[in-house]
Amino acid sequence: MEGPSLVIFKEDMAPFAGKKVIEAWGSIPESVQALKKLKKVLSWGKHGILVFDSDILRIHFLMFGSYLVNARKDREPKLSLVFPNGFVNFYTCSVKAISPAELSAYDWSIDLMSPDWNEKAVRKKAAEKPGRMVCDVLMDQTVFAGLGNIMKNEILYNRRLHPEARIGDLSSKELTLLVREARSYSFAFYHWKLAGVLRKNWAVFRKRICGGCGQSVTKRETGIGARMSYYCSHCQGNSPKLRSFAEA
DNA sequence: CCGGTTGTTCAGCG
DNA sequence: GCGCTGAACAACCG
Repeated sequence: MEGPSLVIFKEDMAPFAGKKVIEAWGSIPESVQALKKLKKVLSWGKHGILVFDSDILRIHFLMFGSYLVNARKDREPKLSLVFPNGFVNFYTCSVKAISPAELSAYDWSIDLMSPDWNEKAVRKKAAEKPGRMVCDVLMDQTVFAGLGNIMKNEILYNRRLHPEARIGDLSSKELTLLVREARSYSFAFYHWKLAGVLRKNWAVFRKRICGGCGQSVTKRETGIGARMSYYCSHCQGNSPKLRSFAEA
């Protein structure tokens, strides 16, 4: 689950903010004292943050995680919270207790969906990694918090960049536009997901044919992270420095 | 129906 | 301590 989906999660949880917890069961960390009241719900990157009176839970949905509000699946939830006005079930996620110090250490300037996101701060962090491939830096949660593999591929396509280009190969302008695209694509992803039209807006991700030029999409693992990249070697990787990648 | 995968952490090694 | 690799976890979709 990528950053924009966590904002939708936060919004789905809004009816329970400020509500008393009637019942809590499942995988509750040992350090948790009492989940009395859910004070507020935050999202940062791919983290869902539930702030209670004296405890804070960090939810990470990883690849297969999900949640249901006022509904349940056939299997046991990892965590279940019951409020006076409804309930929420969490499945296949990581539930971790964090301290107030850990909460205050979150850097909102790199959270792609945050009002406090800061283009210059992110650009600077990215520029500090000139030898890294763009596919790896985009997925680096300490630079682009909330950016996942779908977004990586679509952002690279939109900027017409080869996944294996190095940050240092980009012009100053190209790097700025990449950072800016990460931000704007996050919001596009959010709106498309809410509208149920995310999949049909993919240009290359899990596509056989490039949505732009109609030529075949290349599918291979790239970078140190070795996550799957989908790219069009016709539309992407045509700048002189990057041509060698396209031909490799 | 089977295989890939919207992700992270940790053990083990050199 | 570092970089890197592979394993482990997990459930849904096409």
